[in-house]
Amino acid sequence: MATPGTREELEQTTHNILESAKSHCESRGTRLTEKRRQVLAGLLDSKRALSAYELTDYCRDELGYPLQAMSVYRILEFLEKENLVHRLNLAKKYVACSHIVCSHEHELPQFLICKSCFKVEEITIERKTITSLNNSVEAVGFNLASHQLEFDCLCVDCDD
Amino acid sequence: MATPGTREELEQTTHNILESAKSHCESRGTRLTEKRRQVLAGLLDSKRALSAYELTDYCRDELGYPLQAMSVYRILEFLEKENLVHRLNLAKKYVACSHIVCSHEHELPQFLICKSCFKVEEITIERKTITSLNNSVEAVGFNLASHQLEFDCLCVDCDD
DNA sequence: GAACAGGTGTTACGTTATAACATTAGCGTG
DNA sequence: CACGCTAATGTTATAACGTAACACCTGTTC
Repeated sequence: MATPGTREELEQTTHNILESAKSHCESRGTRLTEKRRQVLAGLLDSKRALSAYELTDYCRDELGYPLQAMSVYRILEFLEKENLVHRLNLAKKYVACSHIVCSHEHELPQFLICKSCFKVEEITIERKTITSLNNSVEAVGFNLASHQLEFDCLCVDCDD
Repeated sequence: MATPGTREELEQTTHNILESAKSHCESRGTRLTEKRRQVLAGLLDSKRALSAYELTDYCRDELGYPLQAMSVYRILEFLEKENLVHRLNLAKKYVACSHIVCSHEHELPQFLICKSCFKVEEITIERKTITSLNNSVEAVGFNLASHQLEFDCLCVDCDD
């Protein structure tokens, strides 16, 4: 995947994603209001997983868009329902879905979360691995509540 | 595995585990003090995953052993270092290790946590599944920080 | 414009966890 | 035994994350 280099390309990319998000909501009969758009923009912009409070600060300090934490929580809840944002339970942080611009149905996401710098990689695990895992789980009378698995990791930059 | 039936058998079992825990600490040059013993007993007794505050209440109400939450946190931290207790990040709860009485080296534990009743099953996943997972993770430049994986589940009783 | 639903503002509170510093208990050494 | 060291615990405050409850506003529909 080509990584955007210049500031202009980056903004263009964020802008495109936000447009995709808007269409996505319209097609579902929901509204990507200006506040929701700004929260999503904050997450995209920061390129990290942020806690709700960090995101509140980010919107205020970097986007000049003040919001209260309560609102941010509500908006994140909305964005998560729309599959535009994922909530990472392990890290207690939120991250923009990395497939907003794709139109196809997504595989269920798995997340690698660097517990040091909170960089997040969204991966897809081999189906047979998931199946094997499922078998182990069902063997003891449990069922996976979510196939969105999260793994505490260290990324190459932080793994000294 | 035989499940103890009567109250006497259960207490005997808990007692045995506590004795094992005591020897375990002695062999490592650490001390299973009375307070630490009571906290571990509380976790064993409750047979569920408990939050630090729930455990505080449990010790006070069920064991008649009042402790402050701060102490419980410190004691849990100690017990976790001793591998007598596992901290479940997803559930934000703590559970007694189910292998305290075993003398052998343990496989790394994986946890199935019922997100409804917080019953916990400690399982071992096939090595090749873990290996396959590791490969997916390393392919994108991450390393698993812990092989203690946790999975949000529903147990048979709660999965209606 | 009345009624309704969705969205937002505001305040308060609940839960989980840690920081910081004081005090006490256990243990080895002279 | 007295001293001194470290581990363990007591105590208070506060940080961080998250939700409840209710008021108000805004856009849409009839």
